[in-house]
Amino acid sequence: MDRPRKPTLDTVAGVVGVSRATVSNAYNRPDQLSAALRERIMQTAASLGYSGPDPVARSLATRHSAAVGFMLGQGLSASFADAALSIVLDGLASTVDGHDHCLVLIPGRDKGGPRPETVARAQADVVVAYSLPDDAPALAAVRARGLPMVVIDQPVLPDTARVEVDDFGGARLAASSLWALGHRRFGVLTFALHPDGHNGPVTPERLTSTPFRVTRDRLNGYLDVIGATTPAWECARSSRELGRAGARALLSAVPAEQRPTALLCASDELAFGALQAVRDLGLRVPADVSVIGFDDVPAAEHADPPLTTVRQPLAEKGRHAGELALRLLDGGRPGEPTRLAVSLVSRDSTAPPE
Amino acid sequence: MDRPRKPTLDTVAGVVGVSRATVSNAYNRPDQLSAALRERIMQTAASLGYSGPDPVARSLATRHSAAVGFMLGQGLSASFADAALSIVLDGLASTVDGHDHCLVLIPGRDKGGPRPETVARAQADVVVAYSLPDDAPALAAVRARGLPMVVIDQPVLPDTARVEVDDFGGARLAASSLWALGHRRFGVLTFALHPDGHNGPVTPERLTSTPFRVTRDRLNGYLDVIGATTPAWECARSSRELGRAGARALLSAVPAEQRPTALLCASDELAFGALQAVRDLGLRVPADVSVIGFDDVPAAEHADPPLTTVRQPLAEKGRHAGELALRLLDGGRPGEPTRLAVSLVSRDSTAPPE
DNA sequence: TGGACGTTCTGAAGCGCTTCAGTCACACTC
DNA sequence: GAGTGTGACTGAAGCGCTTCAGAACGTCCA
Repeated sequence: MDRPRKPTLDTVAGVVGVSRATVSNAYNRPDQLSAALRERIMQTAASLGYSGPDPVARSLATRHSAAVGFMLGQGLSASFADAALSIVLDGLASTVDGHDHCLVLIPGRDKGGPRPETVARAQADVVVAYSLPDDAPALAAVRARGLPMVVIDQPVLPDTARVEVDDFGGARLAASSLWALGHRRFGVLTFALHPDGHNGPVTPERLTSTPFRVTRDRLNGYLDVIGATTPAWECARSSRELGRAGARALLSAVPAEQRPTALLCASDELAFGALQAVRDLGLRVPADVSVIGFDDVPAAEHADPPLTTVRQPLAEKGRHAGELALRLLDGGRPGEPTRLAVSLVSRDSTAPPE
Repeated sequence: MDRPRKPTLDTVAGVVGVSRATVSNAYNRPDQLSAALRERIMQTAASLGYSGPDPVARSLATRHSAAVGFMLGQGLSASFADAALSIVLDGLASTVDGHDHCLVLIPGRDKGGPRPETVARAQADVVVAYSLPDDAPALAAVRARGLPMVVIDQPVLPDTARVEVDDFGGARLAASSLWALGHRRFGVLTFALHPDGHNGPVTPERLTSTPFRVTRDRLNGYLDVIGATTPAWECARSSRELGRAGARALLSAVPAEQRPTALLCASDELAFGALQAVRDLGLRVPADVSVIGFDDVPAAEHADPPLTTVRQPLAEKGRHAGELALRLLDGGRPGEPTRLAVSLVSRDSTAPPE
């Protein structure tokens, strides 16, 4: 199988009878040569089957690779199942895509983000990190490579751009609204405090030592309003099924007269599960139990009943991260962290306790 | 801002006092040098802040980049919302990830897959194409670059590995089961026949000229059993909302006594919408209308009622595509296309007509 | 008519790494 | 002690492109 060697810039230059630099210019700086010559070069290239400068060689020479890396806290599949993440990614893609950049997904291992070796090999000019544990080795790996980085929902790292949301305030908002409605007995449903796959009641130790800023802030926001002794349940992932199980545990742990009249959920996905759990137990939302979510993913509006939730601007978060990434790519400085506002969206899953 | 120049292989070699080749070997072929020297090199590298060979330069020299490209038929956001795609990607990731490869997502434009320019710039050694139109320019762009390719759910392309599913047979299976139950009046819900955003009744012209193999096969499978004159509705995307609208149209187009007693949906997502539409009209599933899906995404089992559907092995599809990609990477030949089996999963959304 | 200026194209020096054919020193064999 | 290995390391030739400082050749104005 002696397939003919792939043509290169040199091949084309040779055939046309110009220098390699000129062919390169034909692709990258059309204003540097006459239109006629350029045309001739392009024709020859086409007839030779040359499909443009090799991206890798180009990247080596220019020192950038037209790709933004995205480090996931979880495996690809879990990521794809996460509606909030999808929206963020979409926002990111919408800013980044116009510039002919590709998105390199760097999947996380089960525990705490991507492996450092994977990060070391990824070809990207800038990477954005999304909801990794604060101490993820991948974060260090990026810095070791000297790549610019933007983090979403994560604590300050020197020399790093950041976009975040007021999770603490949002959680307080949710809890206060329930309190104002007259609720006094609560249950809290949260996603992972530690990347160890644990499902069960939240213990103070697990809460104080969590490396996940978002989880910590939301949980603390709730507890700040409704009291630290409120029973809380930790789900290993933000999934409907785990939320359902957790909510069931919360609701059936105590006699009916002490049962929570309101469930605060750290994500909509968890809240959907909670909705289901309430039905499973033959109870009604919101008459018997109010349920409140966090994120305001599109499905929240179509849930049964439509879910009251804390809205965070997910798409904007992604878009903003994209803009920051692009700016860093241009050699810009990280600048001040951007903090986006949250708001309460009242729908039909909350009401005064009966 | 005169930040110190990043150390390179040369820097390390200079400091240790060995040749560059040796440092390279320390990283790539530990058996080529003494353990002691290797150790010394690694130490020096660490103290210099050298984080391993630059991936781009390495790719140029070795001529491969440890990344597999994945061409999407749609924008990133639509892709992330697609449960079936997510599962396929997950399967793919699970085989590919162990080899320290990254996944480069090449997002599609609205119409028919990624732009050829984007493809030309993407850094990947192999690309997998998923449910693009048969005539997508991106496909040609990959071939022009001479990259190996594996296609999922797409017709044969010379020199291309392929994994596919028996969509026609699966659709026949679904239709036959309904027929056997006694149904004689049907409605069919399909996703896009053409990438033009059209929603409405399926016309014969649109059907025969569709560039989407999957759509064509499923639809033809249904019609093969239940007759070509069955009313069918085309949704621009495989979304719950569009399915709901389409099903409503199908169910209310005719007087009640001629109303379809069964709805055949080309995807589960569409079927979920149909379930909702039936309820919207005050009818019951399956007593008044049976609904059958296609794919068997996880949510099918938890739908209300649980959805009867055609199961295709999504994860395996992705895994297989990953294995093929890896094999092509090793210079293997494409080999025979793999055809995976489908099966009918009977749940509670189908029953004999009342 | 000569110099300043533009336009168009070229030569050559990299970008940071891999790899292959050696070289060198040393041990081992008969 | 000449021949044969063998393990450890190196020199240099690329990989395919970009880019920058010119060269070459007009053109235009004073």
